[in-house]
Amino acid sequence: MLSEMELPISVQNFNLSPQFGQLTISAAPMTVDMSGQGVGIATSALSPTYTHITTGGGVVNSTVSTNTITSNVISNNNNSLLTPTLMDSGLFPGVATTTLDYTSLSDMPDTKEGIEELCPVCGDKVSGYHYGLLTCESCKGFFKRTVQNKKVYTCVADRSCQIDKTQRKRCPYCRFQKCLEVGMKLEGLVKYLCLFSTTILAFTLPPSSTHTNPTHITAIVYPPT
DNA sequence: TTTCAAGGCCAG
DNA sequence: CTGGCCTTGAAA
Repeated sequence: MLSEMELPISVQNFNLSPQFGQLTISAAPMTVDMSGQGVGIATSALSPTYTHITTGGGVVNSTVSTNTITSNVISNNNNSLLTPTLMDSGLFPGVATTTLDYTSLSDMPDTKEGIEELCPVCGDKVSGYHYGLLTCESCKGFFKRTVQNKKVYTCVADRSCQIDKTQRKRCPYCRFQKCLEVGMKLEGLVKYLCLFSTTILAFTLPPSSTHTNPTHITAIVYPPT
């Protein structure tokens, strides 16, 4: 199982441009300074897919799904710091595939939201990024009212009401719970996963922003076991 | 000037 | 209280 610690890092030269219904990444490469732990360069370091260039020059394409990171080794320079898992897979060198369990990251919201057109809370049509992810106008307003007015709801059933477009009004308690479950946040941040050598970084950045100057953030670091 | 997310407004 | 539409302000 992975352990975790917090590490302040600096992110630079990164541009995420969320369009309606899709995500466009540009202005790569992104530079991440791991404060003395070495510098890695990553392109398109956005979940659910990203390309990682190891400190040694190897290239790894990775895909993130709900509970796994699947990495494909595209190329390898002599001293690439590829993960032992990849090395041990028996498929290396060449195109190798491995799966890395990161169950401890399961609280990360499903990053496929970025390319869905349906509100992850109620399934209605999305109207844009609200509080960190693509949601519909009504759930945006509902989340806003709840937080701003410090509303406290109670569920008259067993706190497991189905939330969809037609029933979302029925139980504000379960609706707000679902808002939190899918990752709505006041700060409006987007979750990222990035694999550096054998270390996973999990961090957040504001959506729709370009970081041309170093932006200091705090990443959760999942070092190799 | 354009883009766009947060907050405001208000009829239903 | 809801949700569609509008205004605002920050970033590029």
